Amino acid sequence: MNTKPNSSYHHGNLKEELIIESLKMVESGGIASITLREITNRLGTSRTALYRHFTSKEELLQEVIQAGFEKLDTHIFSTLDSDLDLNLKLHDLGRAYIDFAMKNPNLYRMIFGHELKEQREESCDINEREDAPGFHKLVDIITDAQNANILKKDDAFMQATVMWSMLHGLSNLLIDGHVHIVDNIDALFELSFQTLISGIAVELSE
Amino acid sequence: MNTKPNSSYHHGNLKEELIIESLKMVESGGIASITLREITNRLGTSRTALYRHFTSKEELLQEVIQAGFEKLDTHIFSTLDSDLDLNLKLHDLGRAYIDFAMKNPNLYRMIFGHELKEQREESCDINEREDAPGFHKLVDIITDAQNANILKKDDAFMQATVMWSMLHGLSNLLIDGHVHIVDNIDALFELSFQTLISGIAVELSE
DNA sequence: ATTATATGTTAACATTGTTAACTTTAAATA
DNA sequence: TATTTAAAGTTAACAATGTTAACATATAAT
Repeated sequence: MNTKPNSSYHHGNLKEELIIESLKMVESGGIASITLREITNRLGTSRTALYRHFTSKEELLQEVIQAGFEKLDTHIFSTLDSDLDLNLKLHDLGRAYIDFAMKNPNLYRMIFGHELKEQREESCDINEREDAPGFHKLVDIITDAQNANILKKDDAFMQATVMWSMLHGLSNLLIDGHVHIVDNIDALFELSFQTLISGIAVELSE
Repeated sequence: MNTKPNSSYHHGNLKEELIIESLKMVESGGIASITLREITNRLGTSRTALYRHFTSKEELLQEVIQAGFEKLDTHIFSTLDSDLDLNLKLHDLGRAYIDFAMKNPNLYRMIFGHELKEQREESCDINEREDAPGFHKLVDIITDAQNANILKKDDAFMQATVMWSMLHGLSNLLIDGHVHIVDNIDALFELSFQTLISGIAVELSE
């Protein structure tokens, strides 16, 4: 895995390491802490070596964002027990989403941030968007839940958006320090999730 | 309202105009478009005149953010019909919130952004936070709704947070282009709001 | 009328991303 | 194997940005 060859001039796989190092720097110091000087110093190359692999700092950060989305996707779905009740599945998925945001606040801000988003608006087709795969998995689960008569047979895309909206809002409020009940995150998530479910679940005949 | 005096050397009320001009610039070009060069050029002063009124660009932007919060607060609550049914009141309030975000996306991003937030974390008391007054009005309305037996008698602070969370998440998804159903914003908001209400309202005995 | 203070200007600096011209290693080809 | 070519890295310089220090001017105070 260690990639630094013995020879000095050529680095080996500088491109990958630039992305990896950027990911580390985002997490520890936020996106603003990524400067070309600092990152190339850490990797022991000159500042401009970067331009042999990326046309600009912009382009590097775009790839970092893509890696960040993949990390989020992995975190949410890889630990998801596929044998679970669909209701619990949605619950754990939501909880994993919040966990990711709270464990990687700077990365979460970066991948959903707007600063670097203007330049990649060309691929407006939702199927080509980097945040789309995870969303589509959510739509699938919701569709399954509809078919299992757990959720109302409504527009699954809309229901997924409402759920994502709740998760995204809660994540942002938490990591940006707008909610000061850090002791009680569990309770806040449970209330949010139960509120969501009450709205989109089939009415219980109790 | 025009404040430029005839005399040349002293500007008159440069401080206020710096804030006003900054607000304009945020809206038209985002926070990154605010440069000291551009803003002082527009006001016809030298670049460093700013430092007689603010210790740094940072401090100017903090005051812009404060003005932004006041603008948001005004937009949401000033048009609110106080005679309305509490349920409708919450509905209109939520809708006004989304409207503000969509009409002033760059300003919305700025006031809730994290970049400038680290420096003002000293006032962690929620009562002194600039985004707190609006939130407390929301808590009050929710408390009223609880007393009117419209909402469940639960923790009003938590309920308000869940509602804010939904509004904030939806706002961000919309203005950052993550949701591509711009035709259908009305339907998306209604579904979100009904979902929220289903979760925190008292069960109807229908 | 003189002094003091607030406000504004000019010149210079450090930090950032970026480009141009040059160098060195690895790969390709004869 | 020897030579050429392309990939990858370096150095030096630049433009844009926020900031500071030293100086200038207008208003307020005495």
